[in-house]
Amino acid sequence: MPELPEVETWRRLAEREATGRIIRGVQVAEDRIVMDETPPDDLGRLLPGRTILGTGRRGKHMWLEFDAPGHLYLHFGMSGSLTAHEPGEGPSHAKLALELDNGKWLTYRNPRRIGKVRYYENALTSKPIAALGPDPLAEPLSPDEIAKAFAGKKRPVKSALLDQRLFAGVGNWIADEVLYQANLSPHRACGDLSRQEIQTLLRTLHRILAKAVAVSADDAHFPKTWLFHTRWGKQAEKTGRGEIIRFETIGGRTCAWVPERQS
DNA sequence: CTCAGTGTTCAGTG
DNA sequence: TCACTGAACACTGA
Repeated sequence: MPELPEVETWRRLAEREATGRIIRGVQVAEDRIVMDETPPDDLGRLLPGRTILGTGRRGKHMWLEFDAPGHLYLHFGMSGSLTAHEPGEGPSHAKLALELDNGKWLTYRNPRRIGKVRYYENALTSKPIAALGPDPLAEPLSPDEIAKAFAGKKRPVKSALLDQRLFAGVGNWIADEVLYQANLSPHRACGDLSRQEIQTLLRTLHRILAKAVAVSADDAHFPKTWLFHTRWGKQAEKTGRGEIIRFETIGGRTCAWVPERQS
């Protein structure tokens, strides 16, 4: 379930392991998610010899920058991940593996194959990233902007939180976690939120993202009070505080929330 | 065997 | 034009 914190953690991994390194070799899987408009031979031909100079991320999308124009764009979909490893120790379902000049490898894997790897001249102006709103971790969202976007809107706030044009990087569990910690019902219409509630929403969002990134998106280290730990599985579970969790479909996605607490 | 879940895009409806 | 819904994508695992 890669959302913003996981992708930021992988970006930092790439930053740490790969910047300053020269790509010696490339292994590309015969798979649509690494091909489509970019035939696999292109990545195999374009990348070797390049030096990785930096990394970038916006929402759930990340990319590598080189000593020449062009970016390697990575999207993880629902089951992708990035790992650094020694030769011969690569993960299963590898789709793209980069051999670095220190002998280590950086490998993108994606067992469920919903995701995307592409070579773009400029990732920032590519179709997927150009469509995104601001990244709520990189630049805390302005209450003015959100209030303007919410004004007059009847859509439930849960659905708005998943809108990547407004909150790039927020996924299903983070949206539920934010509403739980901000004591807001997922059904509330955006246009009905008070100024104060919008402030609380944005502060809570930023706090959750910052905490998740601070523990490298390792859920074992999320605070015990988070809804995250008890939200999985459709049985009528209770939170760590003993509150009843309700499961409903809102905006086409399963929403976990606590009616006695969120209004 | 069935079906939910995970993120994004696209077709369809109102 | 906008707002929203639902399907499709591929696969795992309950």
